[in-house]
Amino acid sequence: MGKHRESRHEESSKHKRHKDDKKYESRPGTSKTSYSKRHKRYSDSDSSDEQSGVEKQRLQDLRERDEFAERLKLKDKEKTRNIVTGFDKKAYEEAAKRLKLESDDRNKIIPKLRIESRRKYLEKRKDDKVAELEADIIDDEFLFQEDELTERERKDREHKKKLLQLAKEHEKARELEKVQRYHMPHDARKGKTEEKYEEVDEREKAPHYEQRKWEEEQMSSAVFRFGARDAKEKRIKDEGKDYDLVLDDQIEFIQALTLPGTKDEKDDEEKLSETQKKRLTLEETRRSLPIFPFKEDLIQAVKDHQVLIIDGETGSGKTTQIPQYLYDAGFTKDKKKIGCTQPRRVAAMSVAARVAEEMSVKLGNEVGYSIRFEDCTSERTIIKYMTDGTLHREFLSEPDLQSYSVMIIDEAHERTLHTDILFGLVKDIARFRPDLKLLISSATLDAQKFSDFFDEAPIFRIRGRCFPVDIYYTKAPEADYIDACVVSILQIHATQSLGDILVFLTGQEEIETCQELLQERVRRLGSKIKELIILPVYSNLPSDMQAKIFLPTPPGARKVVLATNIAETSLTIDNIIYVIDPGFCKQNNFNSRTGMESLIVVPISKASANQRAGRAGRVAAGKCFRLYTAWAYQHELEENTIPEIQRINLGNAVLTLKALGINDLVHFDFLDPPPHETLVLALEQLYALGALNHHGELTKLGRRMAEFPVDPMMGKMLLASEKYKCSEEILTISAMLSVNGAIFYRPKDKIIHADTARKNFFAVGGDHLTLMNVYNQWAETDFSTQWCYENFIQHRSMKRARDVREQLAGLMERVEIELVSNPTETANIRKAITAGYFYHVARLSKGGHYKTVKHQQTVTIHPNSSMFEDLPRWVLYHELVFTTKEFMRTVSEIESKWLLEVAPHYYKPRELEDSTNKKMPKQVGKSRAELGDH
DNA sequence: GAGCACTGC
Repeated sequence: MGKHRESRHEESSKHKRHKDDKKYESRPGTSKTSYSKRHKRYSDSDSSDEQSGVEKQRLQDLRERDEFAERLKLKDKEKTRNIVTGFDKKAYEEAAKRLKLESDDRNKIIPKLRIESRRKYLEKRKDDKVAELEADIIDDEFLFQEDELTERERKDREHKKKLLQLAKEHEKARELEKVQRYHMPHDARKGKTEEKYEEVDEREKAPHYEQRKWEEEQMSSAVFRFGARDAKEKRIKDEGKDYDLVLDDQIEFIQALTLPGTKDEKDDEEKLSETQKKRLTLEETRRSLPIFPFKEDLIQAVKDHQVLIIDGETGSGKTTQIPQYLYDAGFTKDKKKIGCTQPRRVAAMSVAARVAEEMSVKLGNEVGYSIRFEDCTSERTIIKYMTDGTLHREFLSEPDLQSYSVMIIDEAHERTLHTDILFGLVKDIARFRPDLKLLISSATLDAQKFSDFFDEAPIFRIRGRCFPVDIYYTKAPEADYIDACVVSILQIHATQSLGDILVFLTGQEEIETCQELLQERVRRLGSKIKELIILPVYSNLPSDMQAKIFLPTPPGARKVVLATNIAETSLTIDNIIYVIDPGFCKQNNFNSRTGMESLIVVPISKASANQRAGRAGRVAAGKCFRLYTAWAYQHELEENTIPEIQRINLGNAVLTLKALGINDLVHFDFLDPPPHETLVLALEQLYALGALNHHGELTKLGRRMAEFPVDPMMGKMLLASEKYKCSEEILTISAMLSVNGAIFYRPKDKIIHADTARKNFFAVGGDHLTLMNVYNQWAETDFSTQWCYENFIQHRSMKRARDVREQLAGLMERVEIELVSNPTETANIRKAITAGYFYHVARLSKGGHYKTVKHQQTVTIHPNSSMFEDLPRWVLYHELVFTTKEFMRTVSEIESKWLLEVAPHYYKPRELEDSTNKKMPKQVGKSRAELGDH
């Protein structure tokens, strides 16, 4: 590994950082002369070995790199000029025309498709319902003897049986006639949607409108189901009797403390006003926010200090109000923007929409947002919301944030990788841009830490709005927390007043198990308890099923949401009064020594536990049941979750920082520095990939790689596709890899179907080509949703892959690579993959298991791989994940000689010799090419 | 023969 010649940050460590402002001149992009300056320095310092060919090459490469960077800047500039001179008007009109054409086209096809899909759906629903009814009757008869039943229950059973009989007769008649009967011709809702469709609807022009609409339909049919179930509940009410429920295995909870809220139950007037909020004028609502009284103080504080830490609790209104206050105070007068970063896309979008409404401007004009795949800003934008990752990438084209007067980093306590890196970058910039104001907004616990990091910046406190939550702990530790969850849910359901329950579990499997257990118990209890609606939610769940958790709970019933961490921050469910917290979550960890990721269940932190508890106090006073003891909370939980930057592979982050001219990463000013080995590994890999030269400087190749928002290995693969004339294919594979793990949907009850469907896509050569196959087939059906359903493919992931592909295609053009397609040249495609991932290679050893070439580590092909039964001698894997074993996920077969071709500096022929060749059984370890199957 | 939390560019 080369030494870092240029150590910009060497002397600017925490203690003496104000002293050497001159150094910032050397950063590329900060001034027009910076590139030549850097060059001069290189030639001066290296004059001794300047004559050598290697050195000449290096300088040549650096020159080309900077020329490339200049071209990029020029391109960016031209883009902005076009907007200003109004050239965009023509483009806009053309785009509008295209959009109209497209929608005209769709107008013809879509209604038909919609009817068809609705018909199929209803048919399937009918079948499901009949099966459900049948099962219900069987269960009922199994569980309860005839003489144990009340009059009403007996009638209920008879009614069900009759229904089933009718349904079956109907079906028989239909089969006999061999004709399709009508399908709900008078469905009121359908008529309405069709009517709605004919209207000129602005939303229709938005991308993916069709999907959303389809999902809406799915949702509304779900409402009906709730309505039907509700009938049982009503009967109980009418008869005015209920059962006293005695659970056999109760858990004993003790209340330990109350998470104080700023509101209490008596605040009824306020609660009322919440429901009437819509009727209030926007101005009145703004005035009612807790932040409002602090407006003047806040503006003054921003004027007085360059960096301000905002300690604002949830519900204080900080995210929407602060930018507006600063706008009122004239911080945008010199045509500079106020920026505000969010960790999530939806947040950036919805907050921007809200602020645009409050300021009565059109979204995208004065107020806009910018997220990946969607830039909703214009040259008029002065308040810009964006995701932290977007700002991170904006640094590449504007390293000094010249167009901003204020930058707000919101939700800083979440400590995402991007915010963590932003801290270092903005702190750096603030030193040579005294006019730039920084606001870091964070939760209470971390405020002091941020203040320390930003040179004792003052903390500005704003109280939020939330209700108190009572915290309960178990008296003794629970052995099986899933079972404990089920018992607690029933306990709450039987003994506590109405209000929905939120349960935090670790993953899909756990949620499904819990759901089954719970359903079983509820069924056994029958009408002895009120209706309990059980809903799962995790990110891989199809969005129409996710949407169900937001439907209002029918009166008299209770909703219980079984969720992963997704409900901790990413989505908020209304009316949650009870939270059950077993105290675990799945966490990703990267081991830089082995290059292996692991995804294992770990105890949560105290901060996380409190965040979860807080979810119970959003609409009224709530209760949180922790399935661990108070002692465990005090002594066994960490204070905070380990920040992401210390847990994940930093390949892409390091490359971006290098491209920003930050050469000495070891001394970069991190709030919490990542492990040294992680940085070293990232640098080593970048060097092996050719992104850095032996001096540790960014090469032209590295500069081009940095343009892609992907891991360095994938970036290299994309660039290598130029040489192997398969850029289109590599684009597809890259896009599919970027959404990996979420393409094949495997519901527990249809695993066999799902697996057969998956196996139909298997391609010779391995999983990479299989992924390409999936995408291409989907593209051939014109990106059909129905096709995805039939093949157990996650439509959402595919749409995402399409977006990613589009973006990467644009970037290919940007880095001056032509798009060409050679789909049948599968060897070339795999060579291009190898050019990026030669680091990730394993070979079959004598014992019939794989060893990584780099670390001689024993690894296994993941059973979901198409290569699982093939066992080729040489394989390339996309990632190494430890779950129950060390698994290679997404595996393709390669030939060892390719390694010498694509990475001669990294592999020596001797390493790749197959000493084990002759001892191997005939079929095992023979590559397909050698078997003549190529 | 396993079983991938959650974001984001």
